[in-house]
Amino acid sequence: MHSHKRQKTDSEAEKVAEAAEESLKQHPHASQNTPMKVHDEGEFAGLKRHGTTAEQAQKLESGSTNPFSGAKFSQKYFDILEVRRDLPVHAQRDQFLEIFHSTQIMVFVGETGSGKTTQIPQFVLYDEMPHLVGSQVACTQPRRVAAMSVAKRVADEMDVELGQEVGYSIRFENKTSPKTILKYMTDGMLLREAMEDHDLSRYSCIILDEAHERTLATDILMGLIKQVSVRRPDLKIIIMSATLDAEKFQTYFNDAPLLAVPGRTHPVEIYYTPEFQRDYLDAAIRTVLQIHATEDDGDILLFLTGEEEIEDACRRIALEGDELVREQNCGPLKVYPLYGSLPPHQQQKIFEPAPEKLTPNGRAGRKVIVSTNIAETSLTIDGIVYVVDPGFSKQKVYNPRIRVESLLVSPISKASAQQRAGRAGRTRPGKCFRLYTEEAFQKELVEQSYPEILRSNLASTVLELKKLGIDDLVHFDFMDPPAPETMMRALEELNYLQCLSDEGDLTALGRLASQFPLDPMLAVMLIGSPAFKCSEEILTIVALLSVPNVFVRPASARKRADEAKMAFAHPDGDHLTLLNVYDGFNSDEAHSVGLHQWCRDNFLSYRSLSSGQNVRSQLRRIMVSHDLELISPGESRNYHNYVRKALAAGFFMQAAKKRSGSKGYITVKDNQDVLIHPSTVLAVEPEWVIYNEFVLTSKNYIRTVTTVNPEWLVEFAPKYFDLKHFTNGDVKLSLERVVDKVKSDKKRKRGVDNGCKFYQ
DNA sequence: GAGCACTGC
Repeated sequence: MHSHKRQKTDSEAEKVAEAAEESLKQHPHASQNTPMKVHDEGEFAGLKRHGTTAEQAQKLESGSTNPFSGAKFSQKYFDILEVRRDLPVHAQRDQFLEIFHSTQIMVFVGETGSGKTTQIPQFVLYDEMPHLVGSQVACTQPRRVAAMSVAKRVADEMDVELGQEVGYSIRFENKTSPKTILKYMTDGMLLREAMEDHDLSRYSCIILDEAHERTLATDILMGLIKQVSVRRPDLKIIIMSATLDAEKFQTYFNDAPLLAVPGRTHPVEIYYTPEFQRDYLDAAIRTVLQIHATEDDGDILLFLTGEEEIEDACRRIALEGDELVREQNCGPLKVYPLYGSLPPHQQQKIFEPAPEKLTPNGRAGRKVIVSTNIAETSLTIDGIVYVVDPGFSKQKVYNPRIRVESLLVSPISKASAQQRAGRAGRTRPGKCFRLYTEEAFQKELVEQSYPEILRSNLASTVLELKKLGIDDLVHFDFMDPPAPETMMRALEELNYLQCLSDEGDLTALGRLASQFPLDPMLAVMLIGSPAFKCSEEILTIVALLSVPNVFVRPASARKRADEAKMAFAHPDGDHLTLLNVYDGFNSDEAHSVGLHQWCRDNFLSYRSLSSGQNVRSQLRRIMVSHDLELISPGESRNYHNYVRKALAAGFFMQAAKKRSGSKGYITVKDNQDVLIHPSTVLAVEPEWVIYNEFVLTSKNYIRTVTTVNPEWLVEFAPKYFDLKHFTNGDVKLSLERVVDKVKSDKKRKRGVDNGCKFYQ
């Protein structure tokens, strides 16, 4: 077994991040709390802010001097400018400016290939001239990679260095400077900023891009910005979306005007099956093989729901593809899986060209990519001509009654189906084979998937909203208001965590918890951990609980992977096992073997562990900045008890008791029958455990569990364990005994204490 | 004796 070691020195990533933060402190943005400076208008002399024309802007763009940086434009700039002027949005620049001038909020609809994400912010810059008034323009994206890559592209287009006039800001990286006037950022990042600056005062224009994706962060931002727009009439707002529900955005933003620009994609022919397909996986495989046997060249993209299904399909397609090559003289077929947890070098393989034909006169080779939804939005693959869409994906659902989020294979929406089909028309006209009937498409698929806010536990959202200064959550103007029960559950949970008072006001603890990019339960546990002398250990555990699973279990080596895991096992449970893994990852041994190799040897995910390391250092910095003590019981033989107590203090709402007589556990308060997930390292079933998550799959499981003493639960969360509110049963009975024992222990202790005093 | 769709701070 691996022994527990003290935390190593700060990682390299941490040092870099610290340096970045330090430099930000020294160079706060010019617009922050400083009086407006008089700027040299330079090339912009004579132009009226919020009164420019496309012609004026284009004249500046075609000039010799970059009006924002003052530098001479490069040849490369003019080359790109030519391409830009060919984009569909370009033709409507005047129209855009007219609307932009006449209104505070507008909705902009642009399909893929319209150029909206790169061009609209630049149109805004030439009209806003933010550098002259010391403001910034923000453009939000749902994903980090998008924010980074678009910023890079636009910096090139504007002929400036990335991070200067054009930059980006994402969780672990702030690539902006005092010069920055256009900032691409994740929507979550803008939300963080709003928590400190409720009026978003440094921005003169905010562009919410990809609003149709309706991420939790976008939805909250829309509600917030709608409020801010009243307080700040000078703030311009653009909501950008793909076509589908533009009207909904318009209505929500007080009938904001709309501008729509066509996209530039190739036509995609849609085929439906004549009848319902009982086995979509089988139908999908047959369709792929049939395309390969009968259709012209061009790669195939097949959408399935998850890793196991995808790996299975890949095996079967490859096998039967070989048969087609042998028996029907088909071209060679190469099959690639694609899903999020695939290591990056494997993900990269999908960009390899299709296989060469086997003989000079043979038929062309073909590439098949079998992917989850990741290929629907996050990743685009050029060269796809055929899309096979069975019409399903895994979607998160939330059951507020038992406070469980789970993944369910469900039919996709019409919008998703359209997006999937569009993937076939990126390079040339394509075909999309839908494995459902046209009638099913029309009648059974919903228009849009439910926005995330209707499918999530809202504990952390509610905390964020409170921190944003929104007191009246019941009347907060959500675009789609969450179910009252979900809201109640979140408020209740935050109250038990003492983040909200009984009146629903943010407490000091709540304010502190909101500083951490964590689920409130984890944040509270972290904040409480110095009291148990183990904040260093809890930091590690919390970090690893908030990244994807660190344990890898390939189908081909399950037994060896399980054995490797057991080498890290701690007898008290899975949380302490995570601690051992992290210490192993930071050990001299791992460094001498090489971290990648060490992870492979131990069936661990390098990606998860290093991102855990990043998260840990970010959390650690937040701890330091709020004077939360960093402390460790060190090599003490008892360290695990400190950690277990800290875990109990944070996870008291997720406790379960072994059922007397029968197998399995029963959750406290919710009274759910559950089993400990087989992935646990626990060899025996302890009486009481706390668990990290409740997963609903083939059975009800609790996953990542650690043994605790019930006395701790009652002691640390007396309000939650007020037995008056418990339903009669096994759990209540044993808790009553626990409460009695705690009481009598206290009495005895007091007696002894008094006795001592008496005799002294 | 199982399965982590995807994203974000």
